[in-house]
Amino acid sequence: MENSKLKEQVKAEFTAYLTLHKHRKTPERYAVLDHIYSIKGHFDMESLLNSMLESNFRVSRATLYNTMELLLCCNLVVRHQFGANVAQYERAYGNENHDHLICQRCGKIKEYKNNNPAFTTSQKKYLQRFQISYYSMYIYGICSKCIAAHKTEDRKLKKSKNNNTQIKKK
Amino acid sequence: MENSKLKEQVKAEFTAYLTLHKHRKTPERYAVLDHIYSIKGHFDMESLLNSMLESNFRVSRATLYNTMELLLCCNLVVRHQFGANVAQYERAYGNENHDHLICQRCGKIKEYKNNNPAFTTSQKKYLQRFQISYYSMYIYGICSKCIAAHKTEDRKLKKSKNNNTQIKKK
DNA sequence: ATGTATGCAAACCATTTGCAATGAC
DNA sequence: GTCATTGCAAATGGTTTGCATACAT
Repeated sequence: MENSKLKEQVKAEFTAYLTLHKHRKTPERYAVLDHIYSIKGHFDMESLLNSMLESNFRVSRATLYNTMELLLCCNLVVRHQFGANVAQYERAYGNENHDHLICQRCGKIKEYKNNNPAFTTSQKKYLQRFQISYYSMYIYGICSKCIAAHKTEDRKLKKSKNNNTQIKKK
Repeated sequence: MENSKLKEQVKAEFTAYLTLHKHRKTPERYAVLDHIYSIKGHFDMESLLNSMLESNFRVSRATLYNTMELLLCCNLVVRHQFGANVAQYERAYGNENHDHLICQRCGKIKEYKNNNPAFTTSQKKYLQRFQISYYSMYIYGICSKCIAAHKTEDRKLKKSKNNNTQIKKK
């Protein structure tokens, strides 16, 4: 697959980071990186662990968290916390920055490739003293499916309201 | 203070929500709302609880979480999860949407009032089937202070490469 | 040879949950 | 009088930590 080229690049990037910071280049670390770059979308620790175990690479949770910390530091991975309890991760290298549409009702997350320049000139000016490594845009709302479902529900509610006891609004 | 007018508005908003959804209008719920709208910036559950206890209003954590859920639902409060473990909250009504600059080194969060229109026309077109209630823009990077500190540190590092203790967690 | 990284299991701690008592309706 | 809501305490579960062992350098 042509994914292998990307994997080579991130591996080189990771190696550079490890060398610079005098961290050891363990097989576990490279295996974690490789697995992450085999995943396209979001993932959490549990699924990453399972995916690695399934392909017969044994890692501990501790190592996974440890490695993830390093990958976050060198911006090869990005962490999200969409409302829920578990952190979601996502590979960051060669991954166009995109917004996230998060449905507050069903919790589904849709990616939205925003083609606009990330920051306007005036923003850049303001931000020049802040060294940006990446940004995350989370757009919360109700997805079209849930809007439809909600309308149906409302209709039912109105019916039952009319049939049953009702609270008079002054 | 002229904050009281705002408080009246959100109280009315909350009442409407509670009525619509047939939830009870308990003193606890209104007290929580009132306290939240006395806080200007971000806060977490612990500090909110303490603040309430200090002003002699006893609430349980359970009620706090419960009420917060309602306030999130009716968009009177927004929840953030900036990297860390604890969720941060922020009042949402009458609060201009702003971006968050999050320093990956010191963890400090700076608000950045973005004066640009939230969405371009092309974005709006794409998003028209998604009912936006609010959005959060998180910009991660290194703040100017930390950049300076880092430079100094680097200089020291070059002099004596003994400094291995980097970011030790408490 | 040295000390970092791993794996395991226990600890941590914000959040959630179960249940009896309370109080809004 | 009902039953949603509260408060308390215990449970949950993702993440972190301590420590003995393994292994990168």
